[in-house]
Amino acid sequence: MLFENNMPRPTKIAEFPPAPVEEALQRLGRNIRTARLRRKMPQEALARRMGVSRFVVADIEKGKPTTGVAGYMGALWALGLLPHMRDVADPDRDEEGKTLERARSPRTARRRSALSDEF
Amino acid sequence: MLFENNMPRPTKIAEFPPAPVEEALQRLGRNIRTARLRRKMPQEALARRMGVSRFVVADIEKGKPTTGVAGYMGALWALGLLPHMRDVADPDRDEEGKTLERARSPRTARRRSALSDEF
DNA sequence: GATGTATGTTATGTGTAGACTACATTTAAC
DNA sequence: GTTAAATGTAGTCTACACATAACATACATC
Repeated sequence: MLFENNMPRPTKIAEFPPAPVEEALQRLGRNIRTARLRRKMPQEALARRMGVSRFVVADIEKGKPTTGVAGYMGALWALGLLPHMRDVADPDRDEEGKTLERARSPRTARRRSALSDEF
Repeated sequence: MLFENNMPRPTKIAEFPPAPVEEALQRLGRNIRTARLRRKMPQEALARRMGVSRFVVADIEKGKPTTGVAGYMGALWALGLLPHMRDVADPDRDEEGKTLERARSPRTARRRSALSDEF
């Protein structure tokens, strides 16, 4: 199970997520589980509302990175917690982005010189 | 492309997400795109930081429901917006859940009678 | 402690997510 | 207007996400 330089398929970020991403997913999963338990709702009931199998719910609560977003969002929705997503990456809250933005809002990210890959 | 009663594979929630979920994903995708453009970062540069192809970034910005969470979280991380996820489904913010929770916090969602699927 | 519900685990099958290539189109910079 | 970069679109291919089933374990309720 080695992934050479031609990078066949299993997304790097899903295979080896950066620590902050991994933590964020695990916390989100725990929070969803807490919300479900508070509502005295078995995994299977939540799964049925979402239209998935109970195993997907189990994966979500573990914070599995390769699971589809729809699962996570669906769980939030079924628990009435979807409104919490409104603020995520909200342009008004992106202070750094607001600072970086000069005058207009271009529709592509064109730069002047060659593409700089520097980190 | 018909899915009969034995429900072969393509998750219902990913195929036909409830309107609120679809909207939330599209808004999230737009927000990510706005943040990226503000940073004058091409899709390909963001993709490289995340360790995915540029097509995944494109899908994310469109709010594609079947894309893995890792992609979305990775994009937020690469843009410095991951902290926004901290509050999502936070138990402290789950007022409904706090109300429903009686005394202790059981580790399973056991109910007294048979499983009631009532909404 | 007994008992059945809830959840975890394992195994198998199948559609598709995501990588890649190539070309088309849009758009910012000049 | 030109031009090159950025993004969109289309098609192919492979590994895995998710469904299902069966069994094992954990834990509320009594």
